[in-house]
Amino acid sequence: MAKDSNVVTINDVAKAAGVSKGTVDRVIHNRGEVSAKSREKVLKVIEELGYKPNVYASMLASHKKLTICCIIPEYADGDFWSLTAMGIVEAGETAARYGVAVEIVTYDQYEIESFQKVCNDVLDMNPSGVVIAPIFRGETLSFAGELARRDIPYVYIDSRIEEDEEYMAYFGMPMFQSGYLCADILMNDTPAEKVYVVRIERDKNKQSDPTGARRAGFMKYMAERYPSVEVLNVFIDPKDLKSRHARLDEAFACDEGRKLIVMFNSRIHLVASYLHERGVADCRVVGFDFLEKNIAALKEGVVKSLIAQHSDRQATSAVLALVDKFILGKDVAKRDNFTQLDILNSINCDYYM
Amino acid sequence: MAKDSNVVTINDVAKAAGVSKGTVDRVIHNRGEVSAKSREKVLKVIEELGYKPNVYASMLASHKKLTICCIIPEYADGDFWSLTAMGIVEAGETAARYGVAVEIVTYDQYEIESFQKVCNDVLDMNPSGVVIAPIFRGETLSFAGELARRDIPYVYIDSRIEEDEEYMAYFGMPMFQSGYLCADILMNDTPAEKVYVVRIERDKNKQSDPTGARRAGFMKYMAERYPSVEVLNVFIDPKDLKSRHARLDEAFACDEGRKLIVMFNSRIHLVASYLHERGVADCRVVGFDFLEKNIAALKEGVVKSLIAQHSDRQATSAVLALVDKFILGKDVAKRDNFTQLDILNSINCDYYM
DNA sequence: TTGAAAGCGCTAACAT
DNA sequence: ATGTTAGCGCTTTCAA
Repeated sequence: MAKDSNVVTINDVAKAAGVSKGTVDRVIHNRGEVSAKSREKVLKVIEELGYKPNVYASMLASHKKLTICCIIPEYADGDFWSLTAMGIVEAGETAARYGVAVEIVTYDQYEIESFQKVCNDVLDMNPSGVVIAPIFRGETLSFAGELARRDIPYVYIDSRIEEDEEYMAYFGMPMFQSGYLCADILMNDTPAEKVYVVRIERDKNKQSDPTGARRAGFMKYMAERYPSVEVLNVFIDPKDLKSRHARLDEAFACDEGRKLIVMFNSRIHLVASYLHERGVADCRVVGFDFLEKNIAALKEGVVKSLIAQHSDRQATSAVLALVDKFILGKDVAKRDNFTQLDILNSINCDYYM
Repeated sequence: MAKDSNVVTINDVAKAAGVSKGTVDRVIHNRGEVSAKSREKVLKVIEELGYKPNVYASMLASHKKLTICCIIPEYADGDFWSLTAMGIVEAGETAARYGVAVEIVTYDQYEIESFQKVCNDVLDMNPSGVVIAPIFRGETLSFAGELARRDIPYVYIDSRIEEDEEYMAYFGMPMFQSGYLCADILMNDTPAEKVYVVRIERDKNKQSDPTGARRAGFMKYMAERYPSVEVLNVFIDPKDLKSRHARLDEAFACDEGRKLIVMFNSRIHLVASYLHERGVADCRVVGFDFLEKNIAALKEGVVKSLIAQHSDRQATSAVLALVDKFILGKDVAKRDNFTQLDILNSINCDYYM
């Protein structure tokens, strides 16, 4: 078969520049050991001929072993981070085609030491790139600093550390806006006296407050449009059913009317199961995230709406951004990437995944 | 460099099966000329060793020239089909990495002859695969038949022809369900006397009725939950502003109350501009699709909600499904793929793209 | 029906 | 500092 006439190869470049393939390869990859003269000549010829390296040949010849480490909180089937993990696995399949290995390492989001350990482990692996879902601000910051020092590109998913300037990209949800939207859906153009914000006890100490921005967005909306509506916080313990129900009983004790309830993390199903058990019918409940239990509550009618994000896609995009950079030398189009805010109800939730 | 220990190559397979590389290659690609005996043995070994062809080597050695043709209706900037086109271009960039060329050809969705011509043109190009957004049932069917005859795989986007059994895959919206959802959003748990369904005049003759299923979903919801609410059809001409406004004036003439209005195609902005011009404030308007003009109306507050679909992603997925098939011999996971139903309002629409 | 062998374009080790 | 060369894993003639 006649080879494609108009495809410029490294050989063509070498010939035109009057040097050998080896030299051309050296200048392409900045491998030094090249005289300024040759270098310039080669560069000029590449430009003139419009030479584009053949990715296939390159990958075939160089047995590069690229690895991307993804650091995310531990997860169980069906919870929030498992979706992220799915997205990583998905991207891993694509990455594998390019000879890039993708690994997931998890840490305990309630134990700062666990995170530190994982960071060290990852550094020992000397990965080509890192994807990180941060929980601990300070620790993440110093880990990121070390990555930058070693020239290992890293991408944030889910949230990012504001002070960091070195990250390659970020894929996440617009948190503030999601809270704002949440309020809009909860209120539904209908008058009310008060709304209940159910929160996790740990939020009270400031160790970490992953949904702070979301709450702020919610409060902004309320202040703007329903300044007279009272916002009541109810703190519950996600791990203790008894105390949880007691707290909720207490909160709703002297409230006879229609109850508006939200929760800013992914645990609205806890409230749903309470309402279900107590047989409370007259309420409007809005929560976040596409978890099995949440969807069940949605279909059952206990939860009216869920605001969701494709955190799987965030993860996929993050990994693939890294792959693109390594394999094709392509930089991300946008550094900060906000995923859409999906509104789910009992009618459209079946088509979400 | 020690070669990667655990990577199975075609040589390993050949050796283990006691045949040559050539034979292995022949069975992999069903190129015939192989005795049943060899064939089976090779297949068994491939299975046992878990052999996966190396895409890079394959692409490098075979100077395949693959082309995918995408047939969609003509489009202008900002209208419905331009989104689809964007998705195709996007996928084209990825496809290019695999040496697959992607082309868009357009037809006039109001001229059946135009479609026929395009089909013939595409057949002349002898593409490796085809993506098609069908409008004309009969013509599409016979075109699809011809593709099948020539063993050219094709993928439907947006909608598909029910009678066709040969298509490789389909990526589109669950139309019926989208109408059902639309009704839910329009009614918003609030009583009403009647709703207005604004339709395009051409729908009246049965040439084509792209949103028929959607309308059916809408009517189902109404029948189920609001049987006493009257559904009024208003037919307008999208190309004639004067008659359009006249029709709407007429329809709303003796209606003093809050008006509920929907439109099942992407043209709700026509209604919005009417309402804007007439200064009609007390209404609830729901429409479909992420067009610039619709978004403008959404932000302005004239339209309350839009139900959208990522038709760009549908197109991207369709093209990539074909690429996967060609390059990796990978079949689509699901033949029929329904994209999610996105609910857009003034708060979350900024984060949609 | 099969095997042998010549590349595809590039990388990297080895010479010079 | 630069040229030479042996592959990478697969496809595709060409012989046998």
